[in-house]
Amino acid sequence: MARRSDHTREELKDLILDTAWTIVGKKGAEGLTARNLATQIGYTPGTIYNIFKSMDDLYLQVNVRTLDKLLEVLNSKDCNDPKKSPAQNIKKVLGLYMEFAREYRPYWLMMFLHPLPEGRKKMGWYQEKIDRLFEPLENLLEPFFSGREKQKRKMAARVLWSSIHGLCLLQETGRISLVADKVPEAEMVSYLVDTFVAGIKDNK
Amino acid sequence: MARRSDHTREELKDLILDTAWTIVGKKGAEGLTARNLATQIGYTPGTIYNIFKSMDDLYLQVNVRTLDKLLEVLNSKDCNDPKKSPAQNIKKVLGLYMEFAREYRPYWLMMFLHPLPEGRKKMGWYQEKIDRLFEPLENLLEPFFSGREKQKRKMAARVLWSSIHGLCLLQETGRISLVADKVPEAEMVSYLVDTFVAGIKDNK
DNA sequence: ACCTGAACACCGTTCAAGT
DNA sequence: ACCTGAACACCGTTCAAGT
Repeated sequence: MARRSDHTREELKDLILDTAWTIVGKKGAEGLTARNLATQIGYTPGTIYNIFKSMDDLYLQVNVRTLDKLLEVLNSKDCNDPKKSPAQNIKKVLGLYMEFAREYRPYWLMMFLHPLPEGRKKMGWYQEKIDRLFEPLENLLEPFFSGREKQKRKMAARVLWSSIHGLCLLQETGRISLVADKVPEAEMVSYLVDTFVAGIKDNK
Repeated sequence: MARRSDHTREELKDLILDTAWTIVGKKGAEGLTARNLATQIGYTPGTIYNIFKSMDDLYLQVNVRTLDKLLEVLNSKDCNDPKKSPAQNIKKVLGLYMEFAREYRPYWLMMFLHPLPEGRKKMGWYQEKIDRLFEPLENLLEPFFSGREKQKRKMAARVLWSSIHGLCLLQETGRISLVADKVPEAEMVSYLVDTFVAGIKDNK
């Protein structure tokens, strides 16, 4: 029918993405449907498909926004305070990660729990972005590894990061009464980091 | 209409659950819908609601089956070989866990990724079952903690278990190129356990 | 008492038809 | 060229009506 030029293509894209962001924040990833979104911006579902290939494509764009925010947080604060011990600095950066997961819970859960589109193998740029999550940790682990052990250091960063991620995920999904014994989450992170860091020195 | 007595209520429940199990195995949790299931057993969607409160209720029953299988696996094999080191025994039991996640991937993913019904807080028996996942690990950590440190030992078990869980989840969802550097998964588990165990001794 | 089938309120996605 | 609205093929869930 009409050929409304209320918005340019670019404006429309921003409008959709911004509205999608708001919806996820309020109702979680489940609330983000084509019809719901279309109604809110005063268009019909078809319009969304004019701008995005599919809803999966839109989900991905929301995830990119989340990922960018997370990377920004991890890089903004200086987590390499030379006055503090490596373990303390590591706790700081992992603490930022957990804080982000809590503060942006629906976005963070969407990023890690919502099914990805099939063609994800091809999106090298997305994988690269995710890989950058490990960088702060890799840097903080530098004192523990020699120049020749770069691969090992990378692995250590990934293992430690995954560990915190596991704690975080079980926490935020409320799936397991991890804190059943009234052990606060922070204490578990602290214990993990201390144990891990102590182990790195020993386990060479 | 009819009042088919092809099956008793009990038979019907088993039939539905068995068929649901098969569907999840073939098509994952997403393939398990009321209509799909009803068609396969030759009934209408309404029948399922006669036996189960909701689809969420059915999902939960499938998860219970998965959980029981997992607990069985973890308890069947003897993972407390006194001839081996604690670290080796711990690797064995965590290896069993990862193996299970791979072998029963769609069921395992369903258990940890699929949204739970709201009233999950009330299901104490389900939480208790999940808590039993930690027991083998708690036992294997016994040599490292005094009798007075039972709480700490429990925490250590949960932290270590969550760590492996995190590795496992990132692996099975293919979300992160954890093994980008061609580090095999087993090596990462091995590294985590060795580092953690070495750290426990040190970090007292 | 039990099961059904239709109905309700939703999905993602496509595309002929209008401007 | 662009956007729409209807259509298609799905969802979970409910419930009056039939046997």
